[in-house]
Amino acid sequence: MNLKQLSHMLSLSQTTVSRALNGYPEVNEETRRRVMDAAKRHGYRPNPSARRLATGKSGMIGYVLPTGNAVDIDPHFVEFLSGLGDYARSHELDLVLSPADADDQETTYRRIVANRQVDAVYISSPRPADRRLALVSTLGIPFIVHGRSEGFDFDYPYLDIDNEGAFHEAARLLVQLGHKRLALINGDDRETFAIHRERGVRRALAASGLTLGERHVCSLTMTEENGYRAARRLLEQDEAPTAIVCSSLIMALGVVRAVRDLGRTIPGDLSLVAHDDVFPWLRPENFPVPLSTTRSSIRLAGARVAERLAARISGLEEGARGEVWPVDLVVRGSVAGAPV
Amino acid sequence: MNLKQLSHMLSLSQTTVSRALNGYPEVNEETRRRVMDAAKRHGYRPNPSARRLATGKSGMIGYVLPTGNAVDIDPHFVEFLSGLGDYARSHELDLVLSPADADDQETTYRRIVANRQVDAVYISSPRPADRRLALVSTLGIPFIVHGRSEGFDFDYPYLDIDNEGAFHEAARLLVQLGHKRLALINGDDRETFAIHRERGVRRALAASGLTLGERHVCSLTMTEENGYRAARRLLEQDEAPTAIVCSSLIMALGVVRAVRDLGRTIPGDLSLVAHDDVFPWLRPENFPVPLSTTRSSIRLAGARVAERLAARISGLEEGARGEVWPVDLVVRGSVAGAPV
DNA sequence: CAAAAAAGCCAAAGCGCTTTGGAAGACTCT
DNA sequence: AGAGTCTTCCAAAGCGCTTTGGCTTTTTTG
Repeated sequence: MNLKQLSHMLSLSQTTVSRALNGYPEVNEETRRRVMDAAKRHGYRPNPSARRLATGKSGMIGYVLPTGNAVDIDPHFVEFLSGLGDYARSHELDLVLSPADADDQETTYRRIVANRQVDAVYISSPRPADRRLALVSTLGIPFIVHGRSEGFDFDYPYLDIDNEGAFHEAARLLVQLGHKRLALINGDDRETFAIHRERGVRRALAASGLTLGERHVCSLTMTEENGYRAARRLLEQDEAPTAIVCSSLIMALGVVRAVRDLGRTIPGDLSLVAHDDVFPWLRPENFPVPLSTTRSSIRLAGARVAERLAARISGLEEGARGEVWPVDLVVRGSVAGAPV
Repeated sequence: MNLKQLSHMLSLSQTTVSRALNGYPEVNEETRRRVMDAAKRHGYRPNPSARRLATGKSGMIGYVLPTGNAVDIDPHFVEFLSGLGDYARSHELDLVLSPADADDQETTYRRIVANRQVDAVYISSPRPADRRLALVSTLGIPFIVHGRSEGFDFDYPYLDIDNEGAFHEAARLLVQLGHKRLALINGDDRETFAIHRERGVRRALAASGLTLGERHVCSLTMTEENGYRAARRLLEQDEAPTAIVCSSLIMALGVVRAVRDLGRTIPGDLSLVAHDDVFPWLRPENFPVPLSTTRSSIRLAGARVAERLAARISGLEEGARGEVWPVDLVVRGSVAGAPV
C-alpha cells in the first residue's frame, strides 16, 4: 500500500494525502480525518526510503564505533545502549552503528553525514580537544556528547556526570577518616573523565595540605588484570597508600584480589572506593567486603542522551546546553579509619 | 557531485556511468576506466538513499534489540559486536539496532522488513522453537542465527559453538578425576545453549553411570550475584557437589566468593570449570585460582556472522548451512581429584 | 456587490539512482 | 553485399515520497 494507491482510493491527490498525514495546515479537518482514518485502516506506512530521498531525514541516530583488532569495546557501552534503547524504542528511533577504523574515524563521520544516513549522532568517551567534536560541529549534524571535552573555544551540547565532584567527595571522605596517603587507580588518562577524576582527588587532598604522589596514580584501561597490577604496584612500594580510589568496579575486582594475595585486608589495611556505573551483573554490595562507591547509572544516561538527541532532531532543543549530573557517594564496608 | 553531473562532464548517459560503476558487462572497458577514474577523482559516491529507493538494498545489517526496564542487554553482546564491527568495517557495512519491546519483537521485525531498512538480520540467544526464526523465515529476509534453536521442521543457517561437546568434555574430565557429584550452574534454561550444556554434562555423567541430581542444577541469568547464590545453595546442601561446571565467568566470580565465604578452597574442596567467552576485561587465568575453562571467542563468532551475512546478501551463500565450532577445554589450577 | 483574501485542493517537478527496451554502429558469416 | 549478431551506448520510466506553484472556490472586506 503506497501513497498513490491510498490517494487514489480516497479520490484525492497525493499532495493532499501527504499533507494530511504530516499535519500540514492547508487541509480541511474533515478531509484530514478521512485520510488518517483510511491510512490506519489500510495500515499505510510511508516508505522510509522514499521519504528519505525526498526529505533527507532518516529517523535514525548514529554512532561511530571504533573497531580494530587491538580495540576493545568498552563493556559500559552495552549498559549505555540499554538506556538508549529504552527511549528509542518508544519513539521508533533506530540506532545505526558505523564501525570505523579506530585511527581514522573522520572518514566515517564524513561518510555518514554526506550520505545523510542519520539525523544525529552521539559521541562518547571524549578526550580533551577531541577532534571528533570539532569535526562534527563543522559538519553541522546535530549531536550530543556523552562526557565532556576540554580546551575548545566553542560550546557544545553534552551530558556528563560530575566526575570531579564524585571523586572529590570520595577522597574527602577518606581524608576525613585520617588517610594521608591516597592512591588513584584511574582509567585511560587521555580521556576527560579520568582527568576530571584525578582533579577531584587532588583537590580534596590539597584542601588538607596533602598531595597525590607521582607514584600513587595509575592510569590504565579498565580490566580486572590492570586493577590487580596497579594495586600490587601501589601496595608493594615503600610509601604504600592506605586508601585507594578506583575508577571502575571491574578494576576493583583486581584490587581486591591483590590485597588478598598480599595478605592484607579491606578495610583494615586498605580502604577502597570505586566508581560504579551500575551493571546488573556486578554489584558493589556483593563484593567480599561491600564496596563503597560513587554511583551513577550509565543506563539512565543513555536514555537521556537519546531523549535529547530526539529533541535536537525535531528542533525542540537548540544551542549548546551542557548537563552535568551529580553522583551519589554510597558508603559501605570497604572504608574505615586509616591504620595507625 | 551526483550521477547527473558526473555523466554530463563525461558526456555519457547516466545509464552508462551507472553501469560502468556497478560492473555491468555491457560497457567498453576503456569507457569504464574513464568513468571509474573520473568518479574517483571527483570523489563521487552514489547517494545511498537514492540507491535504496531504486534497488531496495540498504547496505546495512539489522539486529532487533530487546529492551525494556526489566531487560538487561547481555554483556556478551558487546564482545560479539566487536567482532561484527571488525568485519563490517572493512566492507562498509553498517549495523542498525532496532530497539523493540522484549515481549513484542515481531512488530519490529515486520517493520524493518517491510521498510527494507536492512538487507539481512542476525538473531541471537535463540530458544527452542524460537518464534523469531519462523517469522524471519517467512518474511524472507536473509538471516543468520548465532546459536541454535530446536524443534523446527525446517533448516536454517546458523553459527553455534559445540556447547554440548564442551560441557561434555568438562564433565568427563571431572568424572575422570574421581568426582561423583557434579553440579551445573547454568544460564537461563529457556535458551538453547543452556539446554545443550546441560545435555553435555548429563551425557558425560551417564557414561559413568552417574546422574545430575535435580538439586544439582541451577539455571539463572548470568550475574555475579546469581553465581554466588547458586553456589551457596549447592554447597550447603547435604549431598554437596565436589565439582561445579559453570556457564559463565561472571557467575564463576560469585562461585569463588561463595566458596571462600564457606571457608572452603578450590580445588581442594571443590573443582570448578567455567565457560569463557573471552572477555578482554576478565580473564580466567587471573582468578584467585586460575580457572579451568571451556573457551570460545564470542568475538570471532561476531566476525564470522558478519562475514556470512555479507555472503548471503551478495548471494554467495545460500541454503541453510549450520556451522558448529569446536570448543577448547583449557585446564588450569581450579580442578583436582575429588576429595576423599 | 465587486474586489481582495483565505481555504482547500491538485498537477507536476523534483530527490538521485537503477533498469528496461531500444537503437546505432561494428563485425561476422554466407 | 545483405542478413544476422555483438557490442556499446542512450532515453526514459520507474522507485514512493515531499514540495512548489497555481488554480478553484469560498469567505471576508470596504
